[in-house]
Amino acid sequence: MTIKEVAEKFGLTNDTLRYYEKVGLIGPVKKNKSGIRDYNEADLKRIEFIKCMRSAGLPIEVLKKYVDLFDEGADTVGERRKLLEDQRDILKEKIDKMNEAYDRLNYKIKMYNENKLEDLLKEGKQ
Amino acid sequence: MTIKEVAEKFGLTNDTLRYYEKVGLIGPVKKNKSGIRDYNEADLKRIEFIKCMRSAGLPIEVLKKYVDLFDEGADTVGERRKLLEDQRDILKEKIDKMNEAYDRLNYKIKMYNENKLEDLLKEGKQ
DNA sequence: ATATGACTTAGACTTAGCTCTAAGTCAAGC
DNA sequence: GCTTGACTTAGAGCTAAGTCTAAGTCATAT
Repeated sequence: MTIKEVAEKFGLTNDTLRYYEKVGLIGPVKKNKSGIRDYNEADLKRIEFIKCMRSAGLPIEVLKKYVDLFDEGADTVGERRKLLEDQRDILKEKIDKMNEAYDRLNYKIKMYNENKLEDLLKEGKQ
Repeated sequence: MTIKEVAEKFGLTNDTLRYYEKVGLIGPVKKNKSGIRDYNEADLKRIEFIKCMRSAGLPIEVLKKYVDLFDEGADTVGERRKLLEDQRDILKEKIDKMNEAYDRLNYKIKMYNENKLEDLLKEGKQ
């Protein structure tokens, strides 16, 4: 699979894919005799995982650490689990904060819809 | 209330508070005769709101637009509601993505805890 | 055989959101 | 009256994560 196809498949850009490879998040991807990347199944799975985690805001540095530990083998299982647990906890906190803001936005929108404009003046409400 | 007290109250830095003021997100905050900021109740409510929205990832530019519309008065009510709805929808999408990543992290952690290490090799699983 | 268009590289540039620095003012304590 | 420490300013610097540029290679269509 070419870089263009992969980029389209996952909604990334060619640049981003090469960037991820450069920083060691994926690959190194096999290249044909004229130096053109040909992504295989394992590459695609890794990219899909990375994309999911990146879109949730996990830092590249952390993801790199994880894939590095993975490559180091079974000895790093404990450290990997710890890393995942830490990231999960951080993510949970972020989700909570976002839900709070979400509720608050909805409250405000409700006030607009009900024309309760006085309530909006108290910016701190709810 | 001094900048230091406000910063501590909300878990921000003095720099961030001055930065928010500089870009027009808050204030301008009243200053005493020797030029030192003294935050009032309205300032605090605004800061609390901004902090909540910022911690959910709403861009400063968007928040500035909102507070500017607010200051322009009742004519902008429709535009304000639209802005809030747009941001709510964007936020909803982000929350969904984060929940997806959250579930996936938990699945992986579960595999680690149950020592089902083969499953981890399929990075794309679930 | 030459032009086109997709790929390659290294490295410079961009953006958002702070964060830090330098130089200065001022009130309070010694 | 001098020092200390908290504040002030303008503006430079930083970090993360891309994004873009320039120069080059290569396979294919004309």
